[in-house]
Amino acid sequence: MLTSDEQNTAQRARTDLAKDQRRMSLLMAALDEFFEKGFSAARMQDIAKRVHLSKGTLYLYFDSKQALFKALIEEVALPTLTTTLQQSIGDQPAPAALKALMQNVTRVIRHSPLPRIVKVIIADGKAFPDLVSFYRTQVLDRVFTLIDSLLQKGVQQGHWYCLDTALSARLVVAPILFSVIWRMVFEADEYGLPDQQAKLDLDALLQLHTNNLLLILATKPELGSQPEAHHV
Amino acid sequence: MLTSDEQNTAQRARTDLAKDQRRMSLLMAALDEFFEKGFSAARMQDIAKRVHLSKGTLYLYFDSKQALFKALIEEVALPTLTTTLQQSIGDQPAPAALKALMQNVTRVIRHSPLPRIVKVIIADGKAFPDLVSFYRTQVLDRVFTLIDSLLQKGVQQGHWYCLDTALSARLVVAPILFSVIWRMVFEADEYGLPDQQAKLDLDALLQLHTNNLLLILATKPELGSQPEAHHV
DNA sequence: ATTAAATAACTAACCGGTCAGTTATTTAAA
DNA sequence: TTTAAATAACTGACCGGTTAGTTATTTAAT
Repeated sequence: MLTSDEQNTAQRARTDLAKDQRRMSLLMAALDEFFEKGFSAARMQDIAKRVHLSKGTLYLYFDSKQALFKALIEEVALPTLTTTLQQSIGDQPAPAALKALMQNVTRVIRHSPLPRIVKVIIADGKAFPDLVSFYRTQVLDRVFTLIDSLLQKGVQQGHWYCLDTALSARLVVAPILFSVIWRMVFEADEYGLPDQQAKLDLDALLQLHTNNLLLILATKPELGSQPEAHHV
Repeated sequence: MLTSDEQNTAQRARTDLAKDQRRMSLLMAALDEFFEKGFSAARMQDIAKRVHLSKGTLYLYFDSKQALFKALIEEVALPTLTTTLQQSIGDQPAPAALKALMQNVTRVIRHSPLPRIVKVIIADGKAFPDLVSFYRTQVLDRVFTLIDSLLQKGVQQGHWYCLDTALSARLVVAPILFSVIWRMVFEADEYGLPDQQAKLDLDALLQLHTNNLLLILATKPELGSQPEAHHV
């Protein structure tokens, strides 16, 4: 009467590999639920159901709901970023490296779990101040440092002018965050495309951003050129 | 034995004015709680407690928790934005208008409830798709339209070059959203300033952003100047 | 004294976490 | 090769705490 699909106990994960895979699948299920409902409203039972397991089994792999949140940052966000950063350090000239970086970014935005994790951290980070600190130092600061170095390299190579590379790195990142937020808030409404109006052309936006950056960086700043006084 | 502060039933709001004020104070309390804990984890009792009222009284002013969320957008976010936009349409020349707009923005970021509402919408909007739509059309689209118009005006006045004003409007907004998110996530940890490292210099960032924009817009684009092919 | 604003006790539903029991899988002995 | 004992992955009913929403009662204000 029961086919293997319908039976009410799942196939077991016996080997260490199978357990690691199961743990990871539960983590991705948790990410989906946290992303859709928020940490507090997400139900442990629903997370387990997503991978056809019971709530009890979920507790064999994670001690608590909080442990899921922590593992998401330490075991998904951090490794994903590390991989991405490694792919983004070549020894090309700085302008080419910037373009390549932006190409990488669009891929990460479209195909990695990082944007959803970013949304979850923004949404529910207040309940986990230690993890937010960890995320800032181990994820964000490494991104800023990479871009800062790239800008400095461009200046040293004589391609660019940049008076404040640390601040400029923030401006490099800003449209990336904008795109991420926009997609996560307005475009990720489970599989009916949202409003037609709400669509954001990711490629065009980041292309324009990149061109703008290259233009700004290539321009020698005229010191004291602002007509108004400013307080720096 | 009881001073008027300590008595266990609050002063009554009898006039329409007093009721409106009480309603608004409850809304701001709800915003504080939603911002700190998220919609789901925020407790109705805590919202009421913030303004020294009981949960029952809160239900005299709002039908449900969801009604609080809705009212936040319709009765706080929308009016705040409308006021801000009205202050931002002068008939100065476009470059001056852009600078003035950015000045307004820093004030709104620092002193209005909008940044906290933005965070709440990002965090919990998925539970209120209709309100998110409303917010996008009635708040965001009006911001984009204003900037778009400003850019077009600058082009018409001969100050600027801009091939895609709609897309560029997004890039004008991006660092503003970046600042808002950064402050809401990393700097708003109730009254112990957070990590010293986490501090973002809002004025410097938006100043640099504004200067970059003015430079880009003042530069005549060389058509077909990109060495690589691109798909626009 | 009358009115209605405010209260607090109450209800019912929900959910994180637990654990006694079930069963798929392995493995040692026949 | 067969078998059944041992193992541990998995299950889901249950418990206790929590909280949105309701209502009977109290009380401030006129």
